[in-house]
Amino acid sequence: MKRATLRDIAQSLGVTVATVSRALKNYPDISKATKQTVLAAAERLHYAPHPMAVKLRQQAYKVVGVVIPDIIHPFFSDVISGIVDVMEDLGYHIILSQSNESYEKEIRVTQMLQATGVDGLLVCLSNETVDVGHLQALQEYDVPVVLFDKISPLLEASSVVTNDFQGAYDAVAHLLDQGYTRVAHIKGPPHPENTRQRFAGYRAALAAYGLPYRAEYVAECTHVTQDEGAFFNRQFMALAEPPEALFAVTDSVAIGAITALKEAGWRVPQDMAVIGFSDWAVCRLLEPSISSVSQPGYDIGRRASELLLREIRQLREALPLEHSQLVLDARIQIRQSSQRPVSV
Amino acid sequence: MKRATLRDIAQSLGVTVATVSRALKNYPDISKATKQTVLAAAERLHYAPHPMAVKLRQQAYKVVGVVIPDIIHPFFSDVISGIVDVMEDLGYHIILSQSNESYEKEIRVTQMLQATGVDGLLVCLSNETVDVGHLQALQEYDVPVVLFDKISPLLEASSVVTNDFQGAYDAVAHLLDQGYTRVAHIKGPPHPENTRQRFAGYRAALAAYGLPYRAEYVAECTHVTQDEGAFFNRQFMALAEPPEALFAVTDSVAIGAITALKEAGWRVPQDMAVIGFSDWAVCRLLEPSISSVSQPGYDIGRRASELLLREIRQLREALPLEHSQLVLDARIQIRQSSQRPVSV
DNA sequence: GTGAAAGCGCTAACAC
DNA sequence: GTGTTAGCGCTTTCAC
Repeated sequence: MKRATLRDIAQSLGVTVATVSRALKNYPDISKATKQTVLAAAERLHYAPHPMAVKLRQQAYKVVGVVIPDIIHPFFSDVISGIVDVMEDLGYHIILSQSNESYEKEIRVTQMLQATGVDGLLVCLSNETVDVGHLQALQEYDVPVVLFDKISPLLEASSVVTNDFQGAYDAVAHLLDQGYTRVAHIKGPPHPENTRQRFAGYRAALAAYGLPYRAEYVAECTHVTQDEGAFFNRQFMALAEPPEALFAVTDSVAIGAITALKEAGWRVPQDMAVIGFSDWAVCRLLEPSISSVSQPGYDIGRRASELLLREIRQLREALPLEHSQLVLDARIQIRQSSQRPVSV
Repeated sequence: MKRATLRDIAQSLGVTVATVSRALKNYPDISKATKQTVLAAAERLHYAPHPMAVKLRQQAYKVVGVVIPDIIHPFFSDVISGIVDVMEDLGYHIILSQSNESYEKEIRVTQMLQATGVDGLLVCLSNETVDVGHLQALQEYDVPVVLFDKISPLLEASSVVTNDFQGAYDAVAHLLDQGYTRVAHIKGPPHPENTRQRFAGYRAALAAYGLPYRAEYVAECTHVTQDEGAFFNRQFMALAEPPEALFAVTDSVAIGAITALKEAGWRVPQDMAVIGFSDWAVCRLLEPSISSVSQPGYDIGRRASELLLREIRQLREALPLEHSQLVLDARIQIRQSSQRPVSV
């Protein structure tokens, strides 16, 4: 069936499109009678306004783009859930794109999103991303950008992140509080601010407890996978003086590290205590249950959305843009994998 | 910076918008010289075509809506990943909406998606959905709909599903092959076709092996959660003659059931064998590792996308719409939780 | 090779 | 109360 337009209704009723338009949006001064007939005709013809025409006219689209590295990651599912909840309440929709942790792809998808005419963008940078020119370009076209989780100080924009430094510090302090002194860290790739912060938190905790930083206790992931976690922990286990405890940059790495321990017959936490980061649902289910630092993914999504909507509004009303940097608390979740046995 | 339009470029160059438009899309008969200047001016003014204007003109939008019950579910992450991969290759974007397993919300989001002007819809029905009028409405407006995973025979549309019947049959047959005779089933809610099929596969396998259907060995979930899995399995465990094996409608239910077993000191699989459905990543990680039926989520996303794109094309070219019903194979993944110990 | 003009479907200021 | 008119930004046919 051909889609009905205002004109179709107008012609079938012998009135003008303007009248029809007003009747459908129940303007104050429209007669009860015509309103009725118009409504009836609209119903009969299955009228629905043409979205693009409305959008073009009103210069607002009510769609925001979301760029994340990988949908499969449970943390991002949480974030998206928060974004969707906020956005849908206000009649906004979200367009989802993956960068697959590739800088090239991130540029491509942001440009595509811009081309579809989104009102704003929520972006979690890829691990490869250093330069942010592609996002500055968006801003120049009056498309506001809010960063979350993996952000860059190079972009003047609002952002919402977990307090990675504090989370990491707390995790390592929790280990040190129990008397461990040889604590290793498998860190993430060098660029993302959040893995840097976690590394910084690790070092700060060591320093605060008067312990030396030992380079042989630190390894750097590229892909942040279970395999890398297993690989690097095997290296730690092979050291003349292996670490007694491990802080992993993320849960997948922690899980991999534990796999390596089990394969070698090491017990967790007796032979090595482990704590991860992100607090995936599986942490609770595994044996031993895995201690982790929980990130408020859902809240990050909500807050980032609120900031973006604020900027969209400010832009529309030609107000000066305000940027906010939000840092949400992380909370350590202590479970079996990091609890030192009472009598060792 | 105010967004530049064709007119801005035209005025700054003393030509008409038509010329500029043609120059930018390198039409054959446009002079080398003007093309150069236009391109330069466009660059200088940071020109980008206004998406809505283009869309309005061309009556095509290159955005499809996706409606799923819940993004958090790993299966849907897989599906979305498949959808995004296919769609982005062809320059399409996806708008994501959640129904939260609510019929009301499903109606709301489909209407909102229609209002944003999507070219088509990929829908996984909520557990509550029986009537499909809201989707028929979309079809009447020439917005093609493709169902996946949870579908309805009431809607004349293409669909892509896992072969739930066969997957369930295989899972139960795998248990029966090992000599178990008392096999229970925790089934899903009554409406979704897929949980019906899994139930049917369960019954068919029992029948094929000449075993009676025992109503006390079947329970029905409402929310399909771990808690329900634990709850119903406790009921099974309390029976005078408890089942020796359990086929759970989904992995979360299987995990809950195993939790209940462990709490009561029952061993898995020695005291009760368990097999789930969906093959979440955690199945491999848990102890015992959980047997499950793997659904090709990524492929479901891909195939559904391809079908939708085909219908969008057919619609645009005014060809008759072809619907296809795809049923993709499920594969049982046998792990520890369902393997009968050799000497019992 | 370029301009003029119509129109995609809708809204809104301005008439009367 | 309703009609007229002028666009939103772009594409495309038809002139010249």
